[in-house]
Amino acid sequence: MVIFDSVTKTKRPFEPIKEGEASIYVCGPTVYDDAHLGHARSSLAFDLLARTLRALGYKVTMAKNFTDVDDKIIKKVEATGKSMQEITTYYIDRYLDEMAQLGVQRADIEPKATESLDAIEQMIQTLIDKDFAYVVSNGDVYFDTSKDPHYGEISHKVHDDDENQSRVAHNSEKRNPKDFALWKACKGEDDICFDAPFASGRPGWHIECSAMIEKYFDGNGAYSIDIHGGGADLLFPHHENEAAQSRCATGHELAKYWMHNGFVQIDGEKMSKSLGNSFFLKDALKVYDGEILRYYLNSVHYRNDFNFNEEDLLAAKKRLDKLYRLKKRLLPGKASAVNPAFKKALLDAMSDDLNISVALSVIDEMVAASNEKLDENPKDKALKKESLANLAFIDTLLGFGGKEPYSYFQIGVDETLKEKIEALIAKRTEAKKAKDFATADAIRDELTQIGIAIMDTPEGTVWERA
RNA sequence: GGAACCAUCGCCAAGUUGGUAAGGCCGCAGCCUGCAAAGCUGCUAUUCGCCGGUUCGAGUCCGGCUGGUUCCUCCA
Repeated sequence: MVIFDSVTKTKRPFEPIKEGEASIYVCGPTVYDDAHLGHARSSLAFDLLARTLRALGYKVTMAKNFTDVDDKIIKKVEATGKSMQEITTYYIDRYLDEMAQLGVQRADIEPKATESLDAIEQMIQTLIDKDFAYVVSNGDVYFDTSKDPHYGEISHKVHDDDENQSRVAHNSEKRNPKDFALWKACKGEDDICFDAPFASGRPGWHIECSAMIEKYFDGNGAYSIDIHGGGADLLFPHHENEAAQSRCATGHELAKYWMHNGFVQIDGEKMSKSLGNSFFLKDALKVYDGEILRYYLNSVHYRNDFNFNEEDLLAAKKRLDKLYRLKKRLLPGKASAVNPAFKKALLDAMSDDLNISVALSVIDEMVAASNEKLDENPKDKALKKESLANLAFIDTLLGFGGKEPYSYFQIGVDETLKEKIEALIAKRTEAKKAKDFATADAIRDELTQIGIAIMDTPEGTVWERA
């Protein structure tokens, strides 16, 4: 396995800190709103990472956090009158449900900031004791970036360019412009606060990840975890700050590899609330099946920016359709063993920093080859069994193609419509038998009108939702 | 203002150590079909934003330019 490490900006062989194991921590969402396509992409990218490492034989422990205390959540509390917990559990449930629809496997550990306050306070206290952090008059605790000689090495941001930072309003008691809050002191009666030795208040955003990693992972003395992941926008300042805190608190580096996924754009424009083109996952899921979205969003390498548009999504769907059409030809039947060359080609592709494009081309070629052989010999049992096994392997490694093909092609068709379709097909078959092709074609047109495509096969007429 | 990344067929998109352009969508021709659809076969970039340089040889390395994106502020 080779991984592109964002810090060294090179592909590096994956050599885990513990033999045969892989520890991954991915920055999850702040749960104050519905997940958008960007969350989906990040989730999908690291799902692919975990699946690939598992397929390679590593014992993977994946953690993905929920930031469930934060300024934005508090604003939502003020705006809605609901409790913070009501809001966060609602969005966490929705997030998990939507990601499940995309076929994202659950993380092994899903820590929440509010459930990790002990670890957070402990790390802040350590940083204060070691003089890497300081408390200002109102009780806020800041990390002193000037005390960490390695600060800036993660994101390669130049130190002390404070001339350009002057636009950013900051607490005048900060010692350095880039110092950041570890703990935000309670602002008043209505504020959401937790007790802590330094001051009643709540954790800053960056500290929670560092603290939770220390809480859940042992590390090997040189690193706490193998891989730290997240969106490209998190590299600075979030991950820089995480790395600094952890380094200063524990005396060793946080992660051996850093991975960052690219952005999702909508029709070439940055997706953002201010532009009004924010694309919520829930809206996409109303129109497209989760599996198709998964295939589409994963069809571009995770580090590239992703330009979401309907035309490309349809092209992706057609590609997936072909896989399921092969599966239709294969069933009913049992799977035997995966073709070794196919398995190797797929794993080799994914082992190269998750080269999904090559992996998908390997699949397309396998599908075409299987179809060709089936055209030559439709009764080739051994081939059918092997192809079925190949599809099962694809499902395990990449998370698509696992459905029963008829259910895939008939998504969104209810029972009454189904009966109507079956009846029309029966009528058409009669007409065809009687050589009444005019009637047969009229029935086919009628089906086309309601969005149903039919195909005559040696085993009879089958239909799909177009 | 500072920094980084990207630029390959009509569209999407691979292309680690430089060695002579994967795959998909679309399109065209053929096989199959009553006709279609599906499936299969063949064809579709002498060329990789532009200009220089290094080299026997560059999409791949170096410099410059142009275009796009991102980060520097909460953000996947």
